[in-house]
Formats: sequence, structure tokens, C-alpha cells
Amino acid sequence: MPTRGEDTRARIVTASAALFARQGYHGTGLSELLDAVGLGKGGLYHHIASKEQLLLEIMLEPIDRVLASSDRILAADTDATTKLRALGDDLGQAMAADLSAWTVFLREYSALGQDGKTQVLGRRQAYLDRWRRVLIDGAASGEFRPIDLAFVESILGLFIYTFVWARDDTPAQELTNSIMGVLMHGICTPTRSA
Amino acid sequence: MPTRGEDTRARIVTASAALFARQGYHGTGLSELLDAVGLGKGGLYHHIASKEQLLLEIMLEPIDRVLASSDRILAADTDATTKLRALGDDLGQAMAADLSAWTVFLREYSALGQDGKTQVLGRRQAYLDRWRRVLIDGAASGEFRPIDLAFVESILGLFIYTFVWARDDTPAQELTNSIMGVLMHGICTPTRSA
DNA sequence: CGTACCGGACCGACCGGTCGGTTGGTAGTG
DNA sequence: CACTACCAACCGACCGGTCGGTCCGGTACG
Repeated sequence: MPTRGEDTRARIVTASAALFARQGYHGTGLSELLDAVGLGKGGLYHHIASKEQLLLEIMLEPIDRVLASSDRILAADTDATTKLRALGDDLGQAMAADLSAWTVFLREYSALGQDGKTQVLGRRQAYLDRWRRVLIDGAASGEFRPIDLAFVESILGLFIYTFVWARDDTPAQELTNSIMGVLMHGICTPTRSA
Repeated sequence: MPTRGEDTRARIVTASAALFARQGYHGTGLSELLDAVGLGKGGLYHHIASKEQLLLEIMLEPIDRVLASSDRILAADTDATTKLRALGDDLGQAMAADLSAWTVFLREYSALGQDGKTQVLGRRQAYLDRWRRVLIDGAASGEFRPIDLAFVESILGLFIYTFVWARDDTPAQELTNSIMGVLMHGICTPTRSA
């Protein structure tokens, strides 16, 4: 029973994300993909358009996920401090759930074609805009110190890099706490940060 | 006059760092290197042992630089707060000075052989130990809140990712200030952070 | 029977690396 | 000084292998 339908496609995406994360996109040959998925070339190319399109798909999936959940967080009727915390927790959780894809997201941007770069860049900007908004709102309400907004660019790196390099035995929640601990203290006004 | 001596070798390292940063290690062919350096294959391989050894050299150079300067900073007779600030400034300066090599450092770890991975990992650990030490000393002297030491793993990512993704027109000092601003507030005890 | 699915022979381009050979500058010798 | 010996620097044809991708002939399920 050769697992029909979308099932196969999901297997392809998962397996190649793992391979790309471990060996890099250009460092992973078709033949390795084939072995990992258990298909021949024809079978693989029945499901995907090209190796590069596959890479793009891998990179868009995780960023789209946090993009969606960040919208939900922003929409809630809570103060900026709570939202900031939620944004961080959500990001940590997303990375732990799909570390391979995030690793690829961190490392393989340059392997994308011009088209893919534009798309990824757009999503990235959109996501960082969510953080920016919370930072601005929090500063306006007095919850946060006036933060240099350039710092927002750093947040993604702060998370991705940490998760990618963490020993696998460290629980995701612990990493997130460690990061958010410094972040909250660094951003909130002294009276609130205690 | 065909530029003799070590000169050529330096040109090779610089040029390939730039190429690897832009297109990735596996994404850069020998022929592109050849064009960039202005050599034939034989000429190139007269100077280097292999493409991979070249990659290792590119990645070791920047980390060795900050490793050395961090030793000087640690040796100084100053308080932990000053050292932390100095560590950050030095790192930012190093990255701005050699952004291509740092970009490769961020992205191409997986392209290294087992041997190279070990070397890079060792340097990375050694460098992070410098930060760890300052954090511990500062906590002991009461300058810093007791920080989760796992956070140290995040610091490199905080810097590299920011510098690699920054629009080129942002001055390095500004990026460093933005990062260190949050970092110092996040780490120092409230009475000192104001 | 149609059609979704798949294997594998096959393609040209390009990969990193080797090798035999040329060249131009320099040091040694009488 | 002339002459030789030597060698770092360099070239580019060439190597076997692998790359991503195409295509065609099945096969088996609905």
C-alpha cells in the first residue's frame, strides 16, 4: 500500500526539511531525498515542481504559521506586556515544533531564487511588524521603555539561533523562558520588570 | 607583475568569503572563485588544499579574532558592567569589519567536515565562556540580576543575525547600541540600569 | 477503462580536483 | 658579468562522478 494522496507530499516536505537542515540545500542531492522518501525520481517529481520550489515551501510554512498566530495574539484585548510575552512563547513553541524547517529558514535564504527571496522577505517583514506594533503600543502606554525599533530585527535571530544551536535535551519552554526573561527585563519599565 | 606571495592567498580568502556569503558554499562553484580571483585552477590549488579547507579558514578567522580581543577585555581591571559593554562593542565592531566571513560563519556550519565542525564548535564554546564568565562575575558582585546562563547561547545569534540582515546603510555602532541597550537593561540590576 | 502514481534509464551541464607543463624571477658559481 | 639550476606561481585540458531534471513505460486502484 503505497500511501496515496497528500500524505506522500507531506512526507516529502518533512523528510527534505530534515535533510536540508542537516546538510544544507545544495549539500543534499536528489538521490538522498529519494532514499529518505522512498521514491524514484519520477515519483518525486510527480509531487513537486522542482527542488527549489520545495525549498521555498519548507521556508514559508513555519513563518506563515507564526504570522497567523501572531495575528490572533495582536487581536486579543490585553496589554502590551501580555502580548509581548505571548509573542515570545508562541515563537518558541513554533520553533520547537518544527525545528528542521526553522533551521532551513535560518541558513538557506541565499539558496532561494529571486522570487522566493521576495516572498520570504515579505513574510519576515510582516511578522516583525507585529512585534514592532506591540513595542510601539507598549511604549505609548508606558509599559515599555522607548526601545530602539531597530532592535526588532534582532528578535528573530535571538530565537532561531538559540533553538538551532541548543543541545537537543534542553526543553523548549526553558529556552523560551531564558530568552524572554532577559527580553522582558530589557524592555519593560523598571517599575514593572521586578 | 602577478602579485606574489601571501598577497594572493589573502585575495583568495577575501574573495571566496564574499562569494560564499552571497551564494552559499555549495552554491559557489570553483569557476566562480576562479573568475573572482583571476586565476586558473592550477593557480588556485597551488595556494589552497581544498575548497573545504578554504571554508574552514574563512570561518575560523573571525571567531579567532574576537576570541583574542575578548581575552584582553577579560584581563582588564574593570567591573563586570564595563566588561559586558566592551564585549558587545568589540563583537559588533568585528562583525562590521568582516561581515562576509561572519555571514559564512552563521550559515555554513553544516558544510564543514567533521574535523572542521569540531574546531569551530570548540572556538564557539571558548568564546561564549568569556561571556559566561563576565555574567557570573557580575552576578556575584551584584551588578547583574542572576541570569539564566542558557541565555549566553543566544548572544551570538543576537549579534550575527542582526548584522547579517541589517540594511547596509545602518552604521555598525547604531546596531550595536540598539542590541546592547536592551541587553544591558535586561541584565543589570534595576538600580544600575537607569 | 481512466487516471493517479511511480520506477528508472537517460540527459547535458557542471562538480571539485589532478596533472603535465610553461614561465619568470632569483640565487649560486666561475 | 654570463650561465645554469632551481622553484614558486600559474595555466588549462582533462578526470570520474554527481547534479537537477525529463520522459516514457508500466502498475494498480477507483
